[in-house]
Amino acid sequence: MKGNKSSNDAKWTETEASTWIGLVQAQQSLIEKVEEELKKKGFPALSWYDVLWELERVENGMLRLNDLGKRVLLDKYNVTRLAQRLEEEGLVERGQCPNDGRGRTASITQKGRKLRKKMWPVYERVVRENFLCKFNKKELKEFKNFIERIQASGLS
Amino acid sequence: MKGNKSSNDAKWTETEASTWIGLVQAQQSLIEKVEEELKKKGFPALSWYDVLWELERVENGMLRLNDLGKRVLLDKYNVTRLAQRLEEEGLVERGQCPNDGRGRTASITQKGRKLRKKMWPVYERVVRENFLCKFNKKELKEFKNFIERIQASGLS
DNA sequence: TATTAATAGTTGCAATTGCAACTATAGTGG
DNA sequence: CCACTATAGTTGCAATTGCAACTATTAATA
Repeated sequence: MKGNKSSNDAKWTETEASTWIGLVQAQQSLIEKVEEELKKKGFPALSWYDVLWELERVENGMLRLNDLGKRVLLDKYNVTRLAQRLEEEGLVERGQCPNDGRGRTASITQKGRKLRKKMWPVYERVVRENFLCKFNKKELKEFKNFIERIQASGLS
Repeated sequence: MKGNKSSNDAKWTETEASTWIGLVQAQQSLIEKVEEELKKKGFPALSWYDVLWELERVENGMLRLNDLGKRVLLDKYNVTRLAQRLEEEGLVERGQCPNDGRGRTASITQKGRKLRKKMWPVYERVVRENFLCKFNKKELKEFKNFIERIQASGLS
């Protein structure tokens, strides 16, 4: 069975390789910069921000852990624990889901809202200066279009 | 000092927000898919692959830990430990750096090369099917161009 | 060259993450 | 209503990561 399908060493073009690597590294280093800046200013990690933001976005500042997890791309066990930590800091309150006996809810507190608000300028600044500012409106739309193509197959 | 600069709540446009979020989520879910697929096939994590690949790329399959770390975007303590684990599995050998008494080297073994080669098709397939295949040549170049703009400010 | 500063790497400890097993509740078909 | 399956969430344990302190060596400089 020698000389079978060459599925074994599919080569990438230079452009393919560097685009993929570039995508990974660019995003990674952007996130790193955000984290670094947040820490430098004494704020908690980005994942905390994400959760607070998702909660603040929704109607009554409350979500089921399950839904929350989907929005922030976290596995359920991580949601459980992140919510615990946030509650310990008084940024979030957990409760029972009214309809569903299994469900737990997390709702953002005043303190949580305040913190998120203070974190935002730091976050926003890093992303603007290292990413958004590199594109004009038209380009940003093109970029968005590209991104959306990737996501299309990425929805769970 | 009320009514000061509105640096506090810089708003993003819809496009800005969804492009940024999209970028983060798209990349994250791509990586996740790769990891998932690797694990499903019984392979080690992507970070192992990255290290093996960087070693295989270079002339004599050997790099200083320091250089290696820069290439795979890992902090030094993580490089140390990843190299240890790889050595324990016989995928890498560590040695002394000839010129510099402080330096340690890592070099890929035959076993390491073999493993990387086996991992590649899995990795390549996920990236092709979920990312590369969404773009034709011209588009990919545009995408690459966009990415490079972000990286421009991102080199340490 | 003695002193000091910088670089490379390692390690202990704490925080985070991932996996797998577990509890509790909901939904479904008989 | 009962058995069975699926879903939501939690938890113990192991692996990984991050931080900070530490050693060893090199580079810089007075």
